[in-house]
Amino acid sequence: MPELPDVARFKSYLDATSLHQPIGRAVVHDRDLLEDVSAERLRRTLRGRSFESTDRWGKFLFVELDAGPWLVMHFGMTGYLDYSETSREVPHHTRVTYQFEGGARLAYVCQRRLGRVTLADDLQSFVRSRDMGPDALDEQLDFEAFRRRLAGRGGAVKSALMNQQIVAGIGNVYSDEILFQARVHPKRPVNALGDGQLRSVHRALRKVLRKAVDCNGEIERLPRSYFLPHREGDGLCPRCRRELEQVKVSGRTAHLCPRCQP
DNA sequence: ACATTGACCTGAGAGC
DNA sequence: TGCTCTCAGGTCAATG
Repeated sequence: MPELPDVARFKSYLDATSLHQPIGRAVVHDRDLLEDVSAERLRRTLRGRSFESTDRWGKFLFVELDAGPWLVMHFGMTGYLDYSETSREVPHHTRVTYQFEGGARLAYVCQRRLGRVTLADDLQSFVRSRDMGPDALDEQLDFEAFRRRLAGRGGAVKSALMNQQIVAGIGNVYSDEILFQARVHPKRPVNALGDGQLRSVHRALRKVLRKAVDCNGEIERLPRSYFLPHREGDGLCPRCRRELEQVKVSGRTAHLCPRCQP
């Protein structure tokens, strides 16, 4: 579930709690979540260093270490961060603990173990190596750039929005909101979208994600005119009050209003 | 080259 | 009570 707005919240959380504190040690509770890095190298790299700044690209959180590489975290669908001023008892399903010298600690928790932790020399090379598209809120992603990235695609528009190589940061939840606001059916093939519809999708994408970041990724704080509070609540379209529908799009469940998204 | 499907992973909830 | 089945969803390998 952690999509762009959620990772933006984790970034703010880390910024507010964990910067500029020397790390005494890092504890790897589950090495299966480490990618391209051994537990030994991760521990060695982090020891004595501190988190200096953070950045985000799509669903990835990057943490700059003083005089070292970047720590990279991905949260799968159940990951989050938990900070405590004391070192006692980390939450259940903690996979990595960053133990600070002053006694505080930051826990990387991931119940379903679909998240990943790794190191990267810099953000750009990491993004390039994974062939990731621009962050969905990148200013450079104007309508023309968005259209170019979708050009030649024939699959469902929902799948394209969720494709991190096209645009990074959107998942199953927020793609539902974007397509509702754009009034486009999730199964609609990208190459069947008219110019106006494509423009609507682009506009909705920016508007929805900005708003969601403002709301700290908390769906219950979104306006009642938004789709997601109803998808999780009364199951009725906020625009026309029709019962919401579910359809499968490339193996994923899409939620929509059959009347507003023909 | 692109699109879709299945596997991975764990816990909750449904149905019997 | 307890068993089995299905589902959630991000990503990637395998398949079409």
